[in-house]
Amino acid sequence: MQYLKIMEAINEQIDAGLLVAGNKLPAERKLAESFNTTRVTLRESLALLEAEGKLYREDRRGWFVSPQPLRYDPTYTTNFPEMARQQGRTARSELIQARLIPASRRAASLLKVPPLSEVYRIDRVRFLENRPVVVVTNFILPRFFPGLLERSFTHSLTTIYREEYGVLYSKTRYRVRTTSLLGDTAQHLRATAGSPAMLVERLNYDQHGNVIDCDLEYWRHDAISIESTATLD
Amino acid sequence: MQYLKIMEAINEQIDAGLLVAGNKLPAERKLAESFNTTRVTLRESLALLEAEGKLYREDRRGWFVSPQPLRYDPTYTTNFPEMARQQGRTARSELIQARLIPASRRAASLLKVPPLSEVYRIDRVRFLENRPVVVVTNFILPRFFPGLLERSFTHSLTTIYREEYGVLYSKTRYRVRTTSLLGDTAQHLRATAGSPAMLVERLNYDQHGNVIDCDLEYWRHDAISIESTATLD
DNA sequence: GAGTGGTCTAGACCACTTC
DNA sequence: AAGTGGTCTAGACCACTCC
Repeated sequence: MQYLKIMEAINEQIDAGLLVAGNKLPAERKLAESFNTTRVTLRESLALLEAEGKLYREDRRGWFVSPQPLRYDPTYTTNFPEMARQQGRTARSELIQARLIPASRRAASLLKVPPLSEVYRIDRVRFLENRPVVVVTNFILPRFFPGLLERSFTHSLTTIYREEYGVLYSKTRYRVRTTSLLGDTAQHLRATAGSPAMLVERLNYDQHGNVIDCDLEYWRHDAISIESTATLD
Repeated sequence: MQYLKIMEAINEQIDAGLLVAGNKLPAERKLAESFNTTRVTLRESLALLEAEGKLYREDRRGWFVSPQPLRYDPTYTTNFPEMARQQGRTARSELIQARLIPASRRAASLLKVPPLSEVYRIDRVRFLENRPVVVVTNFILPRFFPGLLERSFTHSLTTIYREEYGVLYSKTRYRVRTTSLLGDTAQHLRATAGSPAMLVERLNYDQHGNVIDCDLEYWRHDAISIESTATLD
C-alpha cells in the first residue's frame, strides 16, 4: 500500500504549509521519481487526495493544492459574489449563454411543465480567485419574466428578479449529490472528464408560492462546503 | 478515450435494466476482455462510474450496481430506520462501540468544550438492505445524559433522549463535504481505502438552546441524496 | 484450490501547455 | 522545442474470497 504512504506524505507537506493553496505540484514524473515509484502508482495517490478535496487538477496543466472551500448555505438567497465577499473571497461570474429553449427532461420534471415547453436557460461559470469552481444552469419560467433575455446580466439574477419584476425568492427545495464532471461542464471548469463533483439542484418559489425557476450547479467538489442551520419541529 | 466509451456502455446496460441494482458485475478480467482492453483501463471506467454513484465496490469482493440513494433530510429528526421505512427501504443499525473518552480535537471544537474533556462516544454502522452504507459517530455531552452508557441501544438515540431524559432536538447545524474512506471506517463499510464518500457533520441543540451532541456520518456517497426545503426570509 | 480484486512495474505514444 | 499530463499496454505477484 505504497499509495497510501505517498498520500500521507503529501498530506503532511500540505498541512505543514510546504505546499501552499493554489500552488502547482512538481511534475508527475519528478514526484514519481522522488517517491521512488511509477507514475501509475503516484497518480493513484494524487487521485486519492483529489477525492479528499486536498488537491485538484486542471486538465493537462497539472495538480494544485486546494484553497479553503467556500461555505455555501443553500437556504440563503445571497447572491454569489456577495456570499464570497462575506468570506473574504474574490468572486466573479461569466455568462456562457442565455437562450430560450425547449426544456430538457430534467428541467421539465423539476419545473413541473410539459416536456419541451419553452423556458429560458442561462449558463454561467463562477470563479473564486480566478479559478472556475462552478457551472450554474438556470431554467426559468418565461411567464414570470417577460423579456428577461433583453436585460444585461451584469447584475445577479436575484437582483433583476427583485428590481425589475418584483419577484422575491420565498422558498427553495434543494438536493445535493456527488457526481462527476463530463463534457462541456468539465471544460468550463478546466477539469479532466471524470473529475469528482458536487451537484446542487435547487427549485425556487416566489412570494406567492409559484415555482419560478430551478438551477443545476456543478461544483468542483473541493471548492464547496455545504453548511446550514435548521430549526426542527 | 476508450474509458469514456466503456463507461457509457456499462451505463446504458444499467439504464436498460440489464444490470440490476445490487447485482455483481462480471470479473474485471472478463469485462476487460469483452471490451477488448486491459484491466487498468477498465478499472478507470469503473472508478468513473463509482464517482458518479452508479456502481460501488466491496473490498476484494467486486463491483456492484448501486441501488437508489436514500433521500436524507438533515432538518428532520426522524430516526434512521423510520426514515428508511418511509421510503420503502429495509434498515438496521449495529453498535460498534459505546464508551466514555477524551474528546478528539474535532469533537471538542464542535461541542465547544476544552480539548480532552470527557464525552460519550457511540459508533454505529447502518445498513440498507444488508448493505453497510454509513458509519455514524456520536459525541455526547455527559452532563445532559448521566448513565447513558448503561442503557441498551436497541432504541434510537432520539428515542432515549426523549423518553429517558426529556431532551428534544430543537435545532441542528449541519455541514456536508465530500471526502474519502480510510482505515476502520472503510472496513466497516466493506470499502477499499480511498473510496469516495460523503461526510455529514451535525451539531444538535436541545429545546433550551444547549449544544447536546454532535455526529460525524461517513456515507457511501452513492447511498445518499441530501434533500431539504427551506423557507427564506 | 481456483479465481478474484488490490497493487505495482516499466514502459509507450500523443496532444497539449509552456517557454 | 521541450516537457507535461492523458491515456493505454502487457504483463506480474499477493492476499483474499468463494466454492
